[in-house]
Amino acid sequence: MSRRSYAHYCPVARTLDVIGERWALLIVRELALGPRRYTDLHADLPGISTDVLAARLKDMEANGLVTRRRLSVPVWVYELTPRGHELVPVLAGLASWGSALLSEADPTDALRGHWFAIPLATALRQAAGSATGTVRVLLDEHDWSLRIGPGGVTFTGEDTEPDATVRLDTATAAALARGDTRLSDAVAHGEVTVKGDTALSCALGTTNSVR
Amino acid sequence: MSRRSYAHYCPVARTLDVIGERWALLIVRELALGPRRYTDLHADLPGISTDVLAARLKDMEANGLVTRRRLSVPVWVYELTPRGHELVPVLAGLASWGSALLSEADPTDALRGHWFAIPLATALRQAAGSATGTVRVLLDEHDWSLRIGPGGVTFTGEDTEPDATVRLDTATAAALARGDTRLSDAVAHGEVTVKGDTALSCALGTTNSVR
DNA sequence: CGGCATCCGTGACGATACTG
DNA sequence: CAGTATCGTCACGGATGCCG
Repeated sequence: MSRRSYAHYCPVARTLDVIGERWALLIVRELALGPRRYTDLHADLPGISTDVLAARLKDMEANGLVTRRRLSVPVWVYELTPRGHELVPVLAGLASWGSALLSEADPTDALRGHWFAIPLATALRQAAGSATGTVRVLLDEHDWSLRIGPGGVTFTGEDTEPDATVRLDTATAAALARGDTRLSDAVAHGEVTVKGDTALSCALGTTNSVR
Repeated sequence: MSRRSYAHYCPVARTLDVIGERWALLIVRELALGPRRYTDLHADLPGISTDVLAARLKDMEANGLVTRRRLSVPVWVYELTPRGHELVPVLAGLASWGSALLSEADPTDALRGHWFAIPLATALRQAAGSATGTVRVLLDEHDWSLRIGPGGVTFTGEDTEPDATVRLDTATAAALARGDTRLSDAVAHGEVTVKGDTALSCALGTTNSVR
């Protein structure tokens, strides 16, 4: 908890005591796709200072959101705990609300493809309908994997052969996040390419309107 | 937007640019139930300083989250715009995540009954099943009204006779928010009283397990 | 070189006093 | 009642240094 707590007996205020400080939720965003090293976090959180990143990670570890794990002898990674992972739906809600703000693109803005992983997961979840399975996303030079289940979406490692592979660029991802484009329309226009021969890839790759 | 923007082309970061500053989301919490005066806001946001409250309201007005309206000649009220109201589901997500943190009750914590309106609405929505209608909530000395629709819950004024009236205390509300108690069990134990003779009041007042 | 800790300038915040 | 003014404090951002 922040040293400066709201001291309100209120579930919203309690949450903000834990993840309301600057950068905290963006660190969750970075870790949502899987474990990351300190340097990777620093590289993908442009603008954060080194001490604030270190302090946040310590706070979040103390609050049970993050664990520090040793990958090899010199390599430590940070990853979300299950409790921390439960914040991903919250991020999805924030992303959904904020997608409308993406129209104003500032040339000074930083940009990483995986920042669209969460809103893209929401769009893929809708487009999949009742189909389930794993999806590999290729967005510009970034890539990640996710599993579409009946209840929701989880990000996975890239261990297995995906049921569907989706390739797109950042502009298309932003349009999908904003809801300006439906996935089916983007596929029809060739802005999104779906590969695979499973029920899931068919569901994502057809022009059927899902909602 | 805060003068200190993240400058990330990312829907989450864009949202935090707008509502990530201290107190902003708690102001939304206060306005979720309806229009409020400056003094009321200040009274129900213990710990906020007058200048920060004024500054946030100005920012939120500039960002289209809040409007200032003249009720009578000397009385101004602040209320959420439709865009601001779209943040209520986000608050519900934050409240759901943070309900587990309410077990640690600090005696120095401030407390207002209506701080449980959002998690309580979530619980009522689940308990209602397919029933719809208006509910009047009486929590200690606080009270408010909400409409349970098929898609979600909205807070309303107290204009009409409610389909159901629900009376409970803060401790019960906290238990319901945490998920420690189901509404049906709380009704069975007499911790929640449901009045009315509609389908909705029956759905809320029976001991049927809904999930 | 990755992973921080230290120092310092700036801005956001909190408390109180004051004003139309 | 509804804020504005003032000021001390703290969090943040940037740069640099230390240490394995």
